[in-house]
Amino acid sequence: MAEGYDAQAIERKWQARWREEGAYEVDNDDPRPPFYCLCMYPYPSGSAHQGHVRNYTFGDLIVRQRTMAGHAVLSPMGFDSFGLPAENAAIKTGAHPRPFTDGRIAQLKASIERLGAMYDWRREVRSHDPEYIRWTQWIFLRLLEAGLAYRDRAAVNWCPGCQTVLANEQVLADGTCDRSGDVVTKRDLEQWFFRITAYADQLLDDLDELDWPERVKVMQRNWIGRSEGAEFDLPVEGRPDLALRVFTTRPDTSFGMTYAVVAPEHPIVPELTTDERREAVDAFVARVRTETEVERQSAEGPLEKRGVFTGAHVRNPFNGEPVPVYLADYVLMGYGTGAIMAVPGEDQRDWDFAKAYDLPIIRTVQPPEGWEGEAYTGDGPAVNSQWLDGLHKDEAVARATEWLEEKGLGRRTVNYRLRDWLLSRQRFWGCPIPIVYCGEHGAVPVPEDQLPVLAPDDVEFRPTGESPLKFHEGFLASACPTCGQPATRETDTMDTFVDSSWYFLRFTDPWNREVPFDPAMAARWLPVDQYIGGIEHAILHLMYARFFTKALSDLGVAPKDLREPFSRLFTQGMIRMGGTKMSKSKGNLVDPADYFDTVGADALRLFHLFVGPPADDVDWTEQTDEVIDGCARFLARVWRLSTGEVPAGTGDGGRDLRQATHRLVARVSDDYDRWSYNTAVAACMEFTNLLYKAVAAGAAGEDLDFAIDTLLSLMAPMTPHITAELWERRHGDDARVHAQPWPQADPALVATTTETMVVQINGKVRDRIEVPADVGEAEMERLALESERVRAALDGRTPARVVARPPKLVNLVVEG
RNA sequence: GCGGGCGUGGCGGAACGGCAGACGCGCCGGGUUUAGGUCCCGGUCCCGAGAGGGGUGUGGGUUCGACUCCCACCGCCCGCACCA
Repeated sequence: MAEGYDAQAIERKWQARWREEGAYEVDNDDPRPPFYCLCMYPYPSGSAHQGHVRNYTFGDLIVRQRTMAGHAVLSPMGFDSFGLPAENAAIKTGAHPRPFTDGRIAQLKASIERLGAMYDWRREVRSHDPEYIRWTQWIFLRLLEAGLAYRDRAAVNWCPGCQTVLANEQVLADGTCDRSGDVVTKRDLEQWFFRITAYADQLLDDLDELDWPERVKVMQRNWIGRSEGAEFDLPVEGRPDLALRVFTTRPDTSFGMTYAVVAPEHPIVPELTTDERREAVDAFVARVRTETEVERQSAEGPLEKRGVFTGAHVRNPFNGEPVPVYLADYVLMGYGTGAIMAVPGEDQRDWDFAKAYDLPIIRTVQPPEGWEGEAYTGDGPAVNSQWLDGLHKDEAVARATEWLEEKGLGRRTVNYRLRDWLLSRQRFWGCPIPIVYCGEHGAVPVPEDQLPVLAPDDVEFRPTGESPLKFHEGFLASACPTCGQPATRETDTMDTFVDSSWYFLRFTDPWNREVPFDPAMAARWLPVDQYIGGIEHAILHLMYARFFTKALSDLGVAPKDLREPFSRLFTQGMIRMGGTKMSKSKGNLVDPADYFDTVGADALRLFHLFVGPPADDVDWTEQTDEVIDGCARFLARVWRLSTGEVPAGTGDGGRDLRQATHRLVARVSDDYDRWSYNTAVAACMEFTNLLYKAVAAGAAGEDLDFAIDTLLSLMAPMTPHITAELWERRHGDDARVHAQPWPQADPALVATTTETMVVQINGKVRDRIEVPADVGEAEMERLALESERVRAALDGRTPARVVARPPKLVNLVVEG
């Protein structure tokens, strides 16, 4: 009698063996067809949590299954190791973030290993490694050369208490600093940007070809926010030298313009403002400047206080009428031209503002019957619009735009919501921006042979949150690469999204010391065949990585034809507890180690696969531990079956085993392809139940062995340890289930010789009859009409129509 | 407000226009066991003794046939939100 299933011992044994054997290390010249499977590299926050377990269980399943199916699978792992939590810990303790981070990485790696998820650790990258920093900086300099990185003034979040700039994420919902509680204000500072807007159209258009979840694509489309419209000038009354340029998506409504609005920050404001209005305008502008972003964007507060008349008038070029110019905080300097023509009849914000300021409202699109009291933004015939009258929206827009272009007054334009990527962070624990500032030559790139620029170790963290780089003389003092005169280093570091925008490329060639990666190696593996991660990265990370890939491709750093990094994306559901996301900050983590130490990693993996569709959120409830126990129970059943501990009865039970086995292969393979892991697990459970009955009925020998071996092969990607152990026990010390070829279903055996034909009358099931699989329609009808139950239900009536769908269903349609 | 998604037993879920509720959790019963646990077997949508009838958020439609497709409504979740 073999001993029982000891998950602890087995998992330890196989994890050690896989490590020794270098399992899942893959070389770039591997002759098998390549497959790149990647899980989003984690921020090292300590031990793995259930979100990691879920992510890496899916990834490992694919890695192992594709390997069995004959692919050379690239399965790398690394760490997104720069970031704020390590710096905050440093500020608290005074210790350097590096040992803190390295410790966290060691913890996370250890728990990933206990999950049994396999990676080619030779390829590991860490954002904070000097070699990785070198190439991140090198890429920054290439983008700078190409004009895709630039420096500009930008309004940033400023905390007066901390005397530092904050990232948007550090500003709480009430507009205060998450550290000091001070009210955050806006400040103009010189910052570095990436020109992602240069790729707006490509980023939008190329989404169509990606095999990504529709909702992620929609989010990206909305984020890019392309809108087509027209720009034109409104001449300022009494100022022949001055015109106000506006952008609109509805040039067809121009005859309804009853005023114009300019953003308070617009440079034209001082010029426009008349002397008698200057005091009021200045007061308004000053107030808006001190307002927080949150205040300004909230729709609260009386509209009367949110705008001011400038005293100026502009002329509507469509009808020559003068209209007043206002400032209002609902018009943003950062979008379009920072000025609009206001058409209250067809825009609700303009309507509300017009009501508050008692401005006229002229409808230029005929609203439906009974429409009143608000703007009408739908389609309808143009009215009050001279030569546009009667035209519907699309045609009127086109005609109005043509008119503007013919008269040389304006042009068709496209605007984007997407802004350039502000990458400067006033932080220590990030990749330094490789720039020095010279009094004579300004911002000068650090020469390539001086990379990487590394932050010093002997730094003092201040409780104010300011970067210690700003006070480190040894770091600050430099020489201008152009003239050799004393110069000062840039103390800002890069947004950590820069690091994660190219790590998947580095994985293909992590040993390269000449360039970030050899384009030929990248071409071999990329695009990533399967990328897996959380929905929270739907916009920023995935957009930035796409931008980097396109830009690096255009610069010749990445392969020319590599236009997208991730051809297939899967976003897993969140783990929730009590209705909120399970997370460290909420303190509702359920530690995977508790399960590694008890039921084992295989049972926990199986739970994550079985609990529901991978894309759905998982609710961690009181029932969850019982379900996990059920998964462990199932594995113990497989153990007993495979080690011959199920007592055999007598009789003939092995009759259909071979056929059932082939059907299982077809079903599980299909489920794997469709990401339907919960049903793949169910199929294996069902099959195991069947085998128990077969054994009890006397099944033995070749067909049973084939059934069990096939089950183990199919489960090997899901529960690698127990299947490896059982395979070794059944086939000898050198036998490896994960080296087996992926089982193939024999179509002849999957097909059945008989089927259960369902007989319906008017769509209701009346009988089930066993028929040959190749039964014809006429035969089906004959068999159906012969059935006792059908005759009883028909009660003498004759079907008016017979719908036969061989071989599974026949529907008899009777009147009445 | 705009966009996307989802509503199926006590619970997680299954069903690619054709047998609603696979598989599992829980619960009920039986067997093994000194006992408990483990393990094995059976049952478990509702009404009905049964034959049968009803049932996938609500209402309508398409179809021989709808959980599935279409329309309207109700409810929940997610994303964006003064973007002109």
